[in-house]
Amino acid sequence: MTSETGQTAPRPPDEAGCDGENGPRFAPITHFTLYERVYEELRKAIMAGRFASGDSLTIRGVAQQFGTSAMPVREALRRLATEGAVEVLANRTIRIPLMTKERLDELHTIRVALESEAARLAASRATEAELQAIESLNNDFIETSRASDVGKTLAANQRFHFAVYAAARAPTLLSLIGMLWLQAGPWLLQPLRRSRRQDGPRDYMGASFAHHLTLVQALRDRNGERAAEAIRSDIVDAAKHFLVDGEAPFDERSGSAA
Amino acid sequence: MTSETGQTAPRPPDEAGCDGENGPRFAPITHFTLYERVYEELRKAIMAGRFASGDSLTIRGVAQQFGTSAMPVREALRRLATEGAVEVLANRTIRIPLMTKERLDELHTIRVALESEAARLAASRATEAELQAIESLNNDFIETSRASDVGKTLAANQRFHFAVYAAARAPTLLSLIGMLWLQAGPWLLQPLRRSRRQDGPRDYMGASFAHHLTLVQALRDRNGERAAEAIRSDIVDAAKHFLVDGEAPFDERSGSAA
DNA sequence: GCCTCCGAACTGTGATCACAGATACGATAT
DNA sequence: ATATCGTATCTGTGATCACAGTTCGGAGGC
Repeated sequence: MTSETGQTAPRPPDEAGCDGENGPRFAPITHFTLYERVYEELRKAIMAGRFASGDSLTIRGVAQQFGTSAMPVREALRRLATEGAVEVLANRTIRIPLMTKERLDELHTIRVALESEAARLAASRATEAELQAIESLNNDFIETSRASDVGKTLAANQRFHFAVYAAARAPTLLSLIGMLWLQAGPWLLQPLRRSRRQDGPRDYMGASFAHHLTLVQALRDRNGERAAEAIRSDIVDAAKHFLVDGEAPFDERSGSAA
Repeated sequence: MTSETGQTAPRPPDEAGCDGENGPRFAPITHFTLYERVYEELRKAIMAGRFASGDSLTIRGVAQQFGTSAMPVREALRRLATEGAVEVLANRTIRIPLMTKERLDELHTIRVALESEAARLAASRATEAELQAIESLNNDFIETSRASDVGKTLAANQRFHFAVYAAARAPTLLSLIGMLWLQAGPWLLQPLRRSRRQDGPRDYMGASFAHHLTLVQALRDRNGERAAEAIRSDIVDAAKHFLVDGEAPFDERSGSAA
């Protein structure tokens, strides 16, 4: 829960060299606890769709894989449980929650409410540098859609969206949206995969491209209402392509983590 | 994270008595882990406004007060940190977050987005029994407003609101709203206290009563749009009465927990 | 008086262990 | 073949301890 500015290497010595009170300069070192590192690895695996609904994890199994004791894994899983990304059953099993149509609908309703608000705020608050980064990330998304690796497309879409929401400069809102994506985000893999097959939806990527472009232009125009509407449409259109009735969200099972 | 249906006493024996295979009947026993019980105690204390912004807690201090080891307290605090109710600083202090005007505005924006959606859903999903309970809780709220104990008014307001949101039958939405109330809810104590003083806002309680009544009637009429608007107005009007500029949200300091 | 240093105490974090509950499997009885 | 029981194993939970980082107070130097 500390800041996540990353770990930077010491800068090279100044040209003046190590002289007197102007000695070598070192950048601050940001330290992450084991708990934070375990949490981040699990979060990334969930977001990348490496777990399937119903997959179970055990504290000792994950700890063994990471080469840590159980404690940091417990704390990371407690946080993920609070975020709804994993659930602890009455028989004490820890698993990725099963998905139902009702739950997915609820998640999309909440996402529309929060992410459209974030887009509205981003339209007035994004800096020029942030707008350029958002545009660049959208180009990445379009580029990855031409290749065969759906995992890369999923990640590029996530990066694009979160760049927009980060530009809203609303930390609590961003945190809540992150929780929602932990629950619903991996499900984007399913229509992505099907759009790469002959029997998949043909208008899926095209609709997504259009909404993203509308969003980017709305941000450029500082038009919050149009930005919010673009996000709403993106979410609603994507949600039409989710199949929940007994069909697993991922074509290949990742297996249990332990 | 197990269900919280509470612990029920065994029912009295049937009139048939203990005969053969129809022996005495026992209700299921719901067991709570220590972590869950510690979490619930801390959550209730926060919601009741017993902590002030900036109050710090220590794991060992809280554990000593509860007579437990540090483990369940750690897990409870980890959950509360994920929910934004406490924060862990870089120097490892655990404290109730400081409040700023920007953060309070953000919380209210999010609350409007989510709670109005919950009210809209409740208007179509609440059962007759739930509507009656909501009305009864609103009467409780009005009754407590006539007494001098603002803590009771705060609690009654919370019970009323959460009965409405629970009737939406949207578990993820309810969980997110709970997190928001953990952060912003205690702040309702401030205008409540000031409304009991001669220099306090005179229209504060009156506006709240009116919005609650509008909400209840809208739920009765199954009018989601009007229900959402009543919640929105309730939140927005209450937010006008919050003072953040250096003024602590609570007139008396609760002190540190450890 | 101010600054610096050192030691003690406090604190969160991670490791380890014990305990109790849940599950799976094999053996036995019907 | 099915049901029951006992045992071993696994698992989350809670307790305890050690470690490393942080803070605070006192002593000494300038």
